Amino acid sequence: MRKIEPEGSVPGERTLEINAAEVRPSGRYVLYWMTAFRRAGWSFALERAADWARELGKPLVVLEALRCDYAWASDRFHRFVLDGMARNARSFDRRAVTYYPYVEPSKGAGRGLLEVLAENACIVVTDDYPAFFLPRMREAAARRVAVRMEAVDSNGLLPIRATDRLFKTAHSFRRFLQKELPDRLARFPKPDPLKGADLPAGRRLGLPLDRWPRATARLLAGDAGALRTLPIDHSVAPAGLRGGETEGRRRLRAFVRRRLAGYAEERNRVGEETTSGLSPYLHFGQISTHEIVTAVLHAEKWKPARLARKATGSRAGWWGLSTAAEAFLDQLVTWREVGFNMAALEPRYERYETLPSWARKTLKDHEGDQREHVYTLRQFERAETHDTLWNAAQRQLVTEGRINNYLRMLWGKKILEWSPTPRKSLAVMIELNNKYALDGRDPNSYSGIFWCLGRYDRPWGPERPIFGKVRYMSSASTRRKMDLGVYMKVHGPW
DNA sequence: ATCGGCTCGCGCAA
DNA sequence: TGCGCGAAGCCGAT
Repeated sequence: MRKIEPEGSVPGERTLEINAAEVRPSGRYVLYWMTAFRRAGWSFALERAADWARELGKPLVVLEALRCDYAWASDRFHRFVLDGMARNARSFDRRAVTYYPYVEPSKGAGRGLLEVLAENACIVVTDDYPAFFLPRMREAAARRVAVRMEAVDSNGLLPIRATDRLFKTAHSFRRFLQKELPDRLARFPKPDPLKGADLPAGRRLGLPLDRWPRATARLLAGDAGALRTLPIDHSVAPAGLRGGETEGRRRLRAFVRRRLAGYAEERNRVGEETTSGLSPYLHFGQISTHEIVTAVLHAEKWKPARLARKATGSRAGWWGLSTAAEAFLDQLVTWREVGFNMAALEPRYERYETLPSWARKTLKDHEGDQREHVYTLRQFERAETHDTLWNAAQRQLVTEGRINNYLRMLWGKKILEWSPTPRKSLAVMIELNNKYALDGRDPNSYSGIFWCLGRYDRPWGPERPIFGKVRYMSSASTRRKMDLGVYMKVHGPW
C-alpha cells in the first residue's frame, strides 16, 4: 500500500511517527495537539498539520490544553500560558481553523479528551519536545490513540535528531553546528503557516466535548479569581510580565531595535534591561528561534555569502555579523541547543550521574570538606543566607521568575558551597529553579544549573575546598566587578 | 591594568 | 603524538 505523505516543506528529519497506526482518510478532521510550541507562527508542527489538512481536504482542529497536575504548576506558569492561549484563540479564530483551548479544572479531569478527539481524526500531529513530562505524556498518548500520530520538532535551528552524538563542550557542539547549519538556514518554518493554506472551514464540527468544556474567556483573561479555583500552587504569584506570541514578538522587536547593538558589552550589567528577556517565551514555545534569528539577520542585512567557510568552533566570526549579534546568536543557538542535544539524547539529563567524570571525581574527593555555612532548602528558598548579594538574587528569582545571567551562575555556585553534599545542592537548584523561574524545566535551564557543577566546563585550579577543580566564583569578586547599587536596592530584604 | 598558572579533553595536524 | 584552546574565574605577581 502506498504510504500517504502530504505535500509540504517540513523537513523529514523533523517529523517522527510515534505509533504504528494508519492515517484514516475517512476521518472528519486533522488534529493538531499543541503541547510545547504554543504559537500560531514559525512552527514546523503547525505547518505539518496544515499540510496534512490540505492534503486530505479536511478541516484542522487545534487542541491546546493546560494540565493542572504537572510538577510545580502555579499561578505564575498558568497565567503565562493562559496569556498565550488567549492570543492563540484570537490568531486561530481569524483562520479557517477550530481552536479548542482546554484548561483542566481538577486533577485527572482532562483524561480521555485526546482519545475522544482522535476517534474522529485522520491523523494526530503533536509537538516533539525533549524535556519535562512531555515525552512521557506523548508516549502514553501514542499507545492509546488508534490513528497515526506524528511528533514534529520545532525546537531550534538544528533538528534534535540530526545527530546521535552527545556533545560535552560548547566548543565541539559549535563546530558541529557550523558544519550543519548552512543547509538548514534555507529551510525555516513559515511565518504564517495558515496563510493561503486553503483549508476547509471547520466552524460547525460539533465536537463531542461536553465532558471537557472549552476554557472560559474569564480564565483565558488570566482572571485571578478563576485561577484561585484551580488546584495549583497559589503561593507562586504571576511574574508581572505578559505571556503570549504577540508579547514575545513585541519584546523581540524592542530588543533588536534598542539593545542588540550594545549586547556584547552590556549584557552583564545588573539592574538594567540589556538582554532580550525572551527565554520565558522560548520555553513555552510562544516564540520561535527561527523568528528571532530571522529578525537579527535582517537587522544586520545579512547574506549567506557572509558565512565563514571553515568550521573552527570559534565563538565569534562564523556568521559574519557584528560582535554583538554573534554573541547573542551564540546564546540563542549554541548554548540553548546544546541543552536540547543533551535532553534529547540522554534520558537521565536531570541526574547527577550525567556530570563529566572529572567533575564527579573531584566533587567526591571534597565531599567530606568542612563547610562554613550549610543551609536547608527552606533557608535558601526564603533567602535566609549570610550573603546579602545571594539573597538578592534569590529574591529576584522569587518575585520576577528570573535571575540576571551572571548572578545566576554565582547563585548556583554558592548553593554548591553551602549544601551538605553536591547531590543535595543539585536538588536545591532544580527545585528552586523549576518552582520559580519562568524558563525553568527547560533543557536550557538544566544546562545552566549543571554548568555550576562542571557540565560543559573544564577543570580549573587551584583545587579548593568543596569545589575541588570545579570553577569557583565569589560574591566578593562579583561585588568588585559590578555596580550592584540599583540591583540591591530593588531586591533588598523583604 | 594585565598576565600566567591552575587543569582536562577534544579535534585536528602531523 | 603534540598542540591549541575552551561561558563569563581567582589570585598573586608585575
